[in-house]
Formats: sequence, structure tokens, C-alpha cells
Amino acid sequence: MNHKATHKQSVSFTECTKCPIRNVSLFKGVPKERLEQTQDYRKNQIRLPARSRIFQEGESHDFIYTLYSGWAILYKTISNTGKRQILRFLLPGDLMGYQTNASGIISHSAGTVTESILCAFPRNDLKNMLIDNHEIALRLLNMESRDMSLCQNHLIAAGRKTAKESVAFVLLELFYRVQNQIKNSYHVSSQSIEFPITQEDIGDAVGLTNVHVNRVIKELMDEKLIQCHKKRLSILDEKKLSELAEFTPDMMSDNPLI
Amino acid sequence: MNHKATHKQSVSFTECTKCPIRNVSLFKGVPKERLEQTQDYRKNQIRLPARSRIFQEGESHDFIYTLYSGWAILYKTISNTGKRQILRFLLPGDLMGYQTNASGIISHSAGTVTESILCAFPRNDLKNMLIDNHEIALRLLNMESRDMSLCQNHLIAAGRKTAKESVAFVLLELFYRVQNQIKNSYHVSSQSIEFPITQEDIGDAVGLTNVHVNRVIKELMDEKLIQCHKKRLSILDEKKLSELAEFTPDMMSDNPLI
DNA sequence: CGACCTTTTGATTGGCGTCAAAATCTGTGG
DNA sequence: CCACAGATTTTGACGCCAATCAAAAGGTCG
Repeated sequence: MNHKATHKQSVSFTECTKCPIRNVSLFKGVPKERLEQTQDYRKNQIRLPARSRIFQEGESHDFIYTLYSGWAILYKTISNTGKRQILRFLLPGDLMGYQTNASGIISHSAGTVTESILCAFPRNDLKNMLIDNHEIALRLLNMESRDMSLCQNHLIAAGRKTAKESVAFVLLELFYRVQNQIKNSYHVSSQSIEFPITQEDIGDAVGLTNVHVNRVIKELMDEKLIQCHKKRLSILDEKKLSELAEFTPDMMSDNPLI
Repeated sequence: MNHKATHKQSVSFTECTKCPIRNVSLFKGVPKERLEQTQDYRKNQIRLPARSRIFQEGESHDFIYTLYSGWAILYKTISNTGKRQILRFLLPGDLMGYQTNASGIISHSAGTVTESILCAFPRNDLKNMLIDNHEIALRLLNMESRDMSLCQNHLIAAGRKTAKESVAFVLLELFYRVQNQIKNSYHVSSQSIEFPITQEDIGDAVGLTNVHVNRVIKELMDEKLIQCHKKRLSILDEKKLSELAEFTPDMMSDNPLI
């Protein structure tokens, strides 16, 4: 719970080879001509090792980031007790760092889970993009709406679900999101996925201790609902698990206002 | 916890006197000329008694609503157990119902707390407004960002705070939001506010039972941090209470991306 | 190989839930 | 304006889910 993971290094910029910007969700659906024009907005690519800090609550960053590869988390630390609450899991294509308070301060921290590649955009450039480029504002609205849905589901888990239901939900959420990405990229699907987050991460997402998460995962494995070992996760009985967790795939879909 | 409040009636439309649309947050900061043009978008005004249903999860509504007066809540029911999780408290100016999944289904319910007046907009008109009216898309982005912050703070409360800290947080959140509205409208402030939500509502927002919320509120009153009686709330020691809850006012501020 | 995570297991504790009933409040109809 | 029903608050007794504490076992990476 006391988040002891060493943040091995902070963000450092390296001028980069071209970031395949068209794969980033924010720009999905934007006509090619407009995209060429916005390519200029891309500035930096960053490669970070696993478990390193991206930004920290209280800072006022001039950049926002899209995760290009790897897993990352947004989280906040309760200063009284040192406990950590994970706000969101980030997978490739996800955006972070745009949410600030009135004075430009970011209220949460971000860190990598695995080795990751980020694309950094100057915050001001995003502002200009939003004004110049109508499609991007609408796209960002949809992304925020999807993220809101993720946050609400974690709130429901932490607030009104049992430990078992909550853990099952997080496993399904991440399994499904990863499967979606694999399907979109490689047009294949598999019953098992790379699963680099720790049991402590799972607990910090839904308000449980690593110890209790462990016991619950053991239960789920004993009941042959999942298989989870050595950073690899399989869902053995998707139907039963989904019922237990009250999970449906459409919770993870984009929620298009437009 | 089993939400027994009777939903006395569902939405019914009445053609209305002009809704003072310029006070609705979504349209704050939009130039007057553009506003005249968008006045046409307003279609219906609805008056609902206390504790009535606005819309229900699973429905696909053709309308979105802004709360013009009164208090309301967004919530979701866990079907296994009948438990309720409140996702957000709504005060005048707040928007609801725009968040759907890919097939247009709303994933949460909404209900009034007090007698309320809503303004209904056809969802399609909102879509057109967002395309025609750049300022509104940006404004909606900021509103979503504020709502995300509220949701994250409730997640932190439910996940990683004690009952006392969580209840203190909700009281401060609502006190501060109401105070802000009073200040903006009447340019006065008061140490006490109308507080129409029940202790069960508070519990359902941060994952506690009404019984335990009651005990915690008693504690907070015994310690002279708050006064809470007959639907009226005073904060007696804002400093101590804020420290306990780890609450800061900027959590409630708009989080402008632009 | 050695240091440090991470997972696993056991024993014990405690915060909050559950159950139940009384007291108080609120709105509604006679 | 009172009476009554239903909602909400309050209080007490008791139980349990998950936290805490502790330590061993297994993984991982330099």
C-alpha cells in the first residue's frame, strides 16, 4: 500500500524518430489532410523504464502525454497515511496530463508500469489544436467520456462491491481492453494476455490491500474462473466471471456523444 | 442502502416559459450573438417533485438535461444486491444524460433530490451545437473535466479514506459547491446552507451504510466541526475539517483545458 | 549470486456492516 | 390543524469482511 516502487528516473526528452501519430486514439477519424497539418504539433518522444515517474501531483506541467507503448497508471497519494489510489490504468493510445485545476496544477501523479514510450505535446499546442481542429475537440470529448466511465466503474467497485467482485471486475476490464487493442492491431485474439501490474496495483485501484487481493485471486483460481501467474492472465470462464463482477464489454467501449 | 425512495413520477414535458439559458454553465462565456442563435435549441422545461426519476439506466434517451433549480443525483444500482452507488451530486447548472455507450444506452440513472426544474435538449441538437459552436464543445470539455475530478475524489474517498474522512469530504464538497453558487448569484455568503440530501445518500456516494454515516456525523458534531440538523448544514471549523478530509477548494474549481 | 520485489500463508484485530427497534421528522389527507 | 403513515435519524448489540502484522517462499534483474 505504501507505494515503495522506486521511480528510477523522471521524464527526459530525446528528439525522436517519427511517432506513428495516426495510431493515437485522439487522432483517430481525423481526415488525412488535417492530420498532415497537425503532425507539426508532435514534438517529443520519450522512452521510460518500468516503474518510473511521468509527472507528479502538484506540478504544473507544460506537456500532455499520449502513451504510445507500454502500461501506465494515474494515481494519487493520500498524504495523511501515505496510501495510494489508482485513478486509471493507461494502455497504448491513452492520453494523460490534460486535467488540471484552475491554476494549471495537476492533481494526480502518473507513472509507468512497464517500459513505455510516450509522446509529449506542449499543452499550448493542444489548446491550439482544439481551437483549430474541430474534430479533435470532439474526439477528446469522447475520450474523456470513456475515461469517465472507467472511473465510475472503479467507484462502484470500491464503494459497493465485495473484494471478489471488485478484483474480478478489474481483471475483466484490463483483459478486455488489451484484447481490444490486440484485435485492432493484429486481428487475432488469444485467451491469455501479458499482465504486468502487481496485485498491489489491483488493490490500489479498488481499495483493497495486496494481501487480500492475493487471497481473492487464489479463490478465483481455485474456482477455475481465471489463471494468473508470472505476469500472464487468462480468463477461463468469462461468463461466470462477468456475472460475478457485473461486467459487460460495452462498459469499455467508446461512448460517442457524436 | 436498498434504495426505497419512491419515484413518484417520471419525466413529463410541459411547454414552458423561457428558461434563463444564459445562467446554465454550458453556455457561460458564449458571446451573446451566438447565444441568441442557440436559444432555438432549447425545447422543453420540466418541473419534477422531490425524489422522482429523471431517467433510468438501460434506457436510450433522446434528451439530455441541465438542472436549472434543485438538487439531483446520478446513480447506479448493483443488480446482484440492490445496492446503490451515487456517481455524482448535481446542483443548478449541471448537465446530465450525455454519457452513453456505443449503442446510445445510458449506463446510469438520474433522480431528483428536491423539487427541481430541468431544461431538456434533444440529444441531436446538442450534437449540432457542438459542431456549429466551437465554444460550446470547449465548454463541455471543461465541464466533463470538472466532473471527472469530482468522480476521482469520490473514488479516493471510497477506496482509501476512513469513514470519517469520507463523510467530511462529501460535506465539504457540497458545502463549497453550494457556497460558490450563492456567491455567484447573490454575492453573499453564509455559514450555513440548505442541505436536502439524506445520510443514506451520503453513504451511497462513498460506500458506507446510512447507520455508519449517522455515527460519523454524530462524532463530527460532538467534536464541534460541523452542525447538521433538519436539512441544514454548517461548517463550524473549516480548517480542521478540511485537514481531516484532505479537502482543498481548488478540487471543486473548473479545470480549464483552455 | 545477492538484493529487492512480489506473492503467499497464517494469526489476530478492528472498522464497518447487519439486524432490530425506538425516536423524530415530514408530508398528506381528513 | 391534527392525525397518521412513511421516511429518516438515532441507538444498541453483535458479527464478519477485510486490514494489519509477521514471516517465509518465490521471482526478477543487475
